[in-house]
Amino acid sequence: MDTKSVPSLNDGNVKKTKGRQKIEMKKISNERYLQATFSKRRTGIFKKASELATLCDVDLAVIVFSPGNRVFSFGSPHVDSVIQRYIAHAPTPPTLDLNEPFCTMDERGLHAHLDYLANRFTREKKREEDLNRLLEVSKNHFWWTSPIESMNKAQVENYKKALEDLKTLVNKKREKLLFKSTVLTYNSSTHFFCRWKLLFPC
Amino acid sequence: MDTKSVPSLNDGNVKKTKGRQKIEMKKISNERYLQATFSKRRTGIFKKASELATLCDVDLAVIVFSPGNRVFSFGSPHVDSVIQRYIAHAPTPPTLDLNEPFCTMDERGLHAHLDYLANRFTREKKREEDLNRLLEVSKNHFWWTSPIESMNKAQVENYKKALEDLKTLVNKKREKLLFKSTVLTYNSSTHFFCRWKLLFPC
DNA sequence: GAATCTATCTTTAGATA
DNA sequence: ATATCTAAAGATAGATT
Repeated sequence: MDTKSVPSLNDGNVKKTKGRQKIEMKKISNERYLQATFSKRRTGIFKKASELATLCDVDLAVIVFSPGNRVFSFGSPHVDSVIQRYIAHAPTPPTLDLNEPFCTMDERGLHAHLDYLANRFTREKKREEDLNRLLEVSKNHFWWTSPIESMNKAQVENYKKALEDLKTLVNKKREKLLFKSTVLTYNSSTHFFCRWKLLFPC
Repeated sequence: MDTKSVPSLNDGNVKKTKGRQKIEMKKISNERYLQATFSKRRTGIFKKASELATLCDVDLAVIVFSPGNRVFSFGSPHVDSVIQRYIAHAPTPPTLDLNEPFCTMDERGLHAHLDYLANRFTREKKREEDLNRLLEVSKNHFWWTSPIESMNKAQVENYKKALEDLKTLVNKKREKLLFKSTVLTYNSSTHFFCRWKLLFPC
């Protein structure tokens, strides 16, 4: 008789359990479960978003595309107003003049290149967030679960200190880098914009 | 006698309980709790969003403005591509012809935004690299040493060496990064223009 | 596909340091 | 602000309809 059980959400293993099981964080392979999970979790996120907006009286928007390419969104007060605000959001405007030299560039090539770069930018941002999470997890995991039997007290202290030194070092480097790159960035931004403006005067 | 307890999250009632209590769905009046709740729940939503994107392999974006008017966002693959896609689904989709001229915007605001984006990118790029290394180190440490026992002396030595190597790497990276920031600026500029154009087609 | 059930896992309010 | 802790509230995987 066919006693094949329904495969678990994440793989094809036979499981026979009651209630929720811990799941792996990877794409759900089973199409049917993927659909169900998407629906449930989408609802969950919208509810959470709604609660956050209510409790804290803040503006927010959530946009989700389904596996079937349908779009679902939630916005407080409205998705569009939040998007507008997101786009317009610009802190502390610096001033500068636009007397820059003229420069031409092939439009199509420009767009292609820019698209490529923009893509990279956002990918890397996402990756950063992922890494943050991973780091958090592995860090927590290490500190909280690893028993320190075979390591003596001095070794533990050294290890801790090494980590803290590293943190400090990286922070310092970052500050320096940020300062210098701000100058460079600023100049090249200006330059780029001037060229752009000359290419596409409205 | 003053037995006033800490007010509950939602009102000024006296409550003395342990653990989570059911809360009313209305704006939190206590400023301090509002801030804490916002922070916790924002994190929660981003995590949920991240999980949904991973489990179901879908695109999504979450944009949240804090009570202090700061903006937080999460997007998969990134916020802006999702916004573009969302706009493309809108009742009155804007023209996507790249040969059209761009709208002009207040110069000051434009520059501010360019500057902001460029800076953000540079920062995040740097941070990503740092995190990559940190992750590498902690991953190597955690995963490759026995999860049950802790580091032995040789492992500690290796770890310290890894840290020193990282130090060197960071130093070497500096010049390269400074150079790179020019290109990255280019990237960020585009990023902005693309978004602007989609929302305000001429 | 959506709805319901429930055991179990996850989030988080309230407290504290 | 920042982090951690804990227990109750809440979300949801798996099963079923």
